[in-house]
Amino acid sequence: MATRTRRAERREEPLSRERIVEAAIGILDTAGEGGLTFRVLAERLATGPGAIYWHVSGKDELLGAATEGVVAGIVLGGACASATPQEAIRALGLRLFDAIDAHPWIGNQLSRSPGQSPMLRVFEHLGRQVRALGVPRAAQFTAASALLNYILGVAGQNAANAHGQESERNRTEFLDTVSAAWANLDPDEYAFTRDAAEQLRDHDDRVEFLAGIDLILAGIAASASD
Amino acid sequence: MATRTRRAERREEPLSRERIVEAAIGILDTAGEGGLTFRVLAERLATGPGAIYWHVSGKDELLGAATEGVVAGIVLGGACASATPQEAIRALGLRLFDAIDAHPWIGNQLSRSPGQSPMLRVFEHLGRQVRALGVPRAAQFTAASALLNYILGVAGQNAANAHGQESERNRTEFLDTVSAAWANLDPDEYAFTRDAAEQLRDHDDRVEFLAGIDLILAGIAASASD
DNA sequence: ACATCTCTGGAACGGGGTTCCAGTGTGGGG
DNA sequence: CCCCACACTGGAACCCCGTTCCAGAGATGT
Repeated sequence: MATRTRRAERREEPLSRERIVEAAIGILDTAGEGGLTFRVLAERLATGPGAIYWHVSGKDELLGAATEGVVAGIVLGGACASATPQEAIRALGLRLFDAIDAHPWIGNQLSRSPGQSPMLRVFEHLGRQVRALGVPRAAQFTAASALLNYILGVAGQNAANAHGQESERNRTEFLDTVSAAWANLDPDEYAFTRDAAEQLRDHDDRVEFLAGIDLILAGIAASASD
Repeated sequence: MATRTRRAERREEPLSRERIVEAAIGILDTAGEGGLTFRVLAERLATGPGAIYWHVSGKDELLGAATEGVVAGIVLGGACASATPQEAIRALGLRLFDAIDAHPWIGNQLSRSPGQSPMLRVFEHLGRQVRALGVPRAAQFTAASALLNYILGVAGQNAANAHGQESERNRTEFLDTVSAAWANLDPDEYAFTRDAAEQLRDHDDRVEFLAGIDLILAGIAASASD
């Protein structure tokens, strides 16, 4: 009996791939991409680095599994068949956007794994909606790719921007700084950017992101009617 | 006189920020992102790591300068005023695409520096053409951002894909492999992706990239006419 | 009881960015 | 003419990283 109990509790909770990935996500969320270290991870799990390698082949796989874990839930999240394809695409985009906002490290990670599972899920979902839009078969790949690439681009930018700021305060402060810098650029060389400085200060990332999606959707619709 | 000569030739060519960045670009192009090391760089310049730090503050600045060095020439490259705005945007996109194809490390680097100079140049150029398209002022920021984010997305993907392959052979081989993997996906869960496998195998990245640009341009035109 | 197998965790290795510092030659001031 | 301050060099060292190694603990099958 003592044996039985011990067996389940050789450690309070035995190490497992699941627990490791979970802890890794926690560290990534609080300490960022650079904060995830096998030593930090080992300390949080009250073990040594070597033990982790019994369950996980290396850091790449760990990051992949963490990304997978977060993205999987997001794509599956909204399967309401009642919406129009446009609405479904916008909804998926927003869920991804919010997820990247909450876990900025995903932004860089998504781009890193080309044919990997998380991106494939997104691609599949986008493709289905594109098909539902009535896009001719030959153009479906192009349309879905364009949407995916746009989303990945925004994801990367968000990840890059999230380096210094967590709070809402820091964010507006950051925007003010960049906006001011833009406004002071050379009037000849950067005429447009200077002019866009005020729009930068007042913009809402989410709204802007959706507007980009809508632009591509409008383009798909326009191309289809040719 | 001997002094004069010596002074200019204390080393055959004295160390300088310029020479360092140039060497870094060379290493990045041949050995990839992971191949650039202060020790390798020092060896190529026939010096020690410490000397490099006298001219450059750290690796981030070095990567930034390298990116700047490559991108600056590209944006300035095509200032033919005769073209339509659409053609100018497509031309800039293509120049960027080809540059990223030649220096894949740029793809990851561009996203990393948000308000930095290289990206600003691209943004400015895009913005001017958007303005020339007659897009209303309030929508110019959105349109230029959408184009930029799409380009950055493609850039990141290209950088990620370039990891294993240099030659043309490897590329088609790679596409065949991924295409085959897609074709073997679960028919229920990945219906669209399975179907897109053949379009993936036959596609041309450049053409596909341009098609995405055109989609966004069409969307901009459609939105403007509302 | 023993041998075996899964799983652990600490030590150690190679290599990265960065810092330190003793030295070098050069140009300017006594 | 000398000598000193100074820009610049480059090798050694520091600390942290991912990863590997291994001695061993606990459970299991015979």
